[in-house]
Amino acid sequence: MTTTPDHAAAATPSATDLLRGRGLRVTAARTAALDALEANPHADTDTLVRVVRERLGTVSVQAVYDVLRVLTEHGLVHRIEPAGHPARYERRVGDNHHHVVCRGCGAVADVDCAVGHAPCLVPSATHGFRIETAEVTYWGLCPRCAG
Amino acid sequence: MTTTPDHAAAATPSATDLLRGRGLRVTAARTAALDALEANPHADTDTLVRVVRERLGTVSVQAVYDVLRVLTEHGLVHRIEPAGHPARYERRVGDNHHHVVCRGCGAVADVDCAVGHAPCLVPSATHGFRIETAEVTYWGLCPRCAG
DNA sequence: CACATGATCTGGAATGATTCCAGTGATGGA
DNA sequence: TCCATCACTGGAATCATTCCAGATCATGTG
Repeated sequence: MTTTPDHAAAATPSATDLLRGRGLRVTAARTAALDALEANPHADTDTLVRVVRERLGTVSVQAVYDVLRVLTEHGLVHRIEPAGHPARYERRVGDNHHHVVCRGCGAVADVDCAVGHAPCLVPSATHGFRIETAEVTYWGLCPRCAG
Repeated sequence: MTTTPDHAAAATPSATDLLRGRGLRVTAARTAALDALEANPHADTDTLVRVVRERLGTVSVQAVYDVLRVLTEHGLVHRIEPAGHPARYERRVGDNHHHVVCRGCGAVADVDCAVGHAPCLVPSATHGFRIETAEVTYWGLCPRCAG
């Protein structure tokens, strides 16, 4: 039987399918940004502009900002903003994972929650706040910066 | 016996004593900023400039930025930077506590680590990073914004 | 208590990330 | 295929923050 590659591999849907699945228009900038992010996890806007331009030739900075905003709003990418660093984006969404940021070079790596089912997400006193999410950022030194 | 108030109440040292204790020069801007922060926990720079000016009359914005940088570097205040908000400062330092930020109005409140001795600070895989600190930010709605 | 020294404050300009805006161009349903 | 709408372009503006050079002040010494 001749199943299309798209149907055969449902594990990693194409950028086009992801966009269609959310009812978003499929544009060159969007698919290129999603692919660039697949290849460069935790990339910042500047990096993504460069990578997208390598593929598409010419893309405005604002287009990339707009694409990332739309993708973030629709849950296709996740935005993190380490203190003192420009925003970074990743395609790993939906699961509760955290990040470690290098104080030296700003490198970011994923960190899964240590203990079973996210006990750190249950604070003691909430001061009447209705808590929705918890975000953990580890700070340290990456292997290279640690020497 | 005639002990001075300073010696009697070691619980909350004056701004002057805090500065002297770190070998820092005692200036009007610094004591005013420390006092302003005592009265306004989690205040941002803008707010602190206003409060300091109410007491001192005229202070440059840059002086406040400089004061806050020096105080932060010497561990007298703690700086937090919630994503999408300007930096905020607090005098509660040295203990491992976290923050909840309101998605509506940006209000910040302190949150003590829920479970015993900070298990959330022990990540599972560190990717070779040498982890120094962990920072937890809860996001939700404050009582007012939750309606 | 006056002085010298070096840190601190002032005012102004610059930076970097991000957003806003008006106009042109592309996408996808009719 | 045609059109309404949404997306992209280019330029300017915003916001928080930092940089710079010069004037001022805090502090240890004589």
